[in-house]
Amino acid sequence: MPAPDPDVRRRLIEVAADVLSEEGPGALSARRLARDAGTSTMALYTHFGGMPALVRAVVAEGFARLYDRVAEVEPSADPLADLVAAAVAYRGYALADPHLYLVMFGSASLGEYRLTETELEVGLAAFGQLVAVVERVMDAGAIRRSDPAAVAGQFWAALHGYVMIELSGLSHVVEDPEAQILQPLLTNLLTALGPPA
Amino acid sequence: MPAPDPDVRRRLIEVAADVLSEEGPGALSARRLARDAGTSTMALYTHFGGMPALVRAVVAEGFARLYDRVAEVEPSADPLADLVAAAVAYRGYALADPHLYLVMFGSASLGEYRLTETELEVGLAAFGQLVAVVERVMDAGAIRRSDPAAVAGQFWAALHGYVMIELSGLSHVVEDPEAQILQPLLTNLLTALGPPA
DNA sequence: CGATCGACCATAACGCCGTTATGACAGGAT
DNA sequence: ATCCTGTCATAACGGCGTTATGGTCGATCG
Repeated sequence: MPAPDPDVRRRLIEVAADVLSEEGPGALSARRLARDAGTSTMALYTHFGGMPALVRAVVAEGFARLYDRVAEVEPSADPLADLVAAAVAYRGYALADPHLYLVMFGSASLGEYRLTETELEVGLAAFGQLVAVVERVMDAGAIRRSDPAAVAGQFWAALHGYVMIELSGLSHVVEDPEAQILQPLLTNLLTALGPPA
Repeated sequence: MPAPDPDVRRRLIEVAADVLSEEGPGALSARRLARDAGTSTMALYTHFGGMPALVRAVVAEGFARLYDRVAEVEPSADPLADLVAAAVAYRGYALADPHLYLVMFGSASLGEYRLTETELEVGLAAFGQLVAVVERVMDAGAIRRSDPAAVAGQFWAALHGYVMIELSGLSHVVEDPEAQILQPLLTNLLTALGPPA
């Protein structure tokens, strides 16, 4: 084989993530990626099989980055503070790379649909972190014990929903969305989930 | 003018919404729409100016339909029940036309970005309904009095976030997402927002 | 009432796109 | 030394959004 260049696959994913971040999904094209990665469009087909598959790989990469970003918050003595910190990190990631974030959740709409098993796995790994944090909060007694996945799902839905609305520019229904919507939303959730008294 | 056919604009929007609903965004193309609407691609440019503008019109149409759908829930004697009914109607709309719903919120990612003033207005009109319901719930004393827009924003974020996760297929982290995530999420929000007791 | 004008849209072309066919080329296996 | 196989470059195909051009009418006005 001709120097199989095992990095070509990796390079294509990273170039795609960069182009997506900086110029948006409209700039994603096979020819552009091949040029920027210093190869030809055929490499894209030998390594991925087509453009949609590459986008899926980029989505998986995005979830991996989200995972890393959220994993950066070190567990402290106060699990509840950790939960809030994780939420802040999550929002920070989405705002830092909105195009990628939107494609991650909109790929169901963009490509053809439905995440494959592989992407679901990566996404679920990221979600698993949240479940773990929730479990620790329960262990600490800051919220009542119940199905951690269900509780984590509620937090995720609230967080994701807020972030999407903020990214869409629709959050300007209020002056300070973060203070008037996100913060009370999480606080209210924590209050209702809190110990009986 | 040659029978200005004032319906061409309307027909293009409706055909686009239909194609989007039934075959997804990948099937949206100027040539396809022109063919289905019984005209040529030029009509698209005289009426909209280009493909992105047409997509924006479809997004506005989607928000209008969402508005109508949610407006169908008649105010009853129990505003709190009305709020829940509105949430059910909202989810129903999103699940009934997932492609359109995803484009509505993902158009920031699809086209080039940012909703224009016009779409924001339509979106905000839909949001206004929710604010009104929240105000009536406050009047009834079922939740504490505070900024209705901020409270409505929290509900919207929670609802939208849940719906997005459900549409992405990511909600299968639990067996029955609606019962384990959406329902408790709204209930918890209502509980925390409820009167001091 | 007929000439004129201008909005509407059909046709055809341009440069892009994703994708495919084809083939050159470079090792590993034989 | 031979073939075989995975890798990638070149070039082509159909379809895309968009634009240029021109024909065709309804409205307007002398």
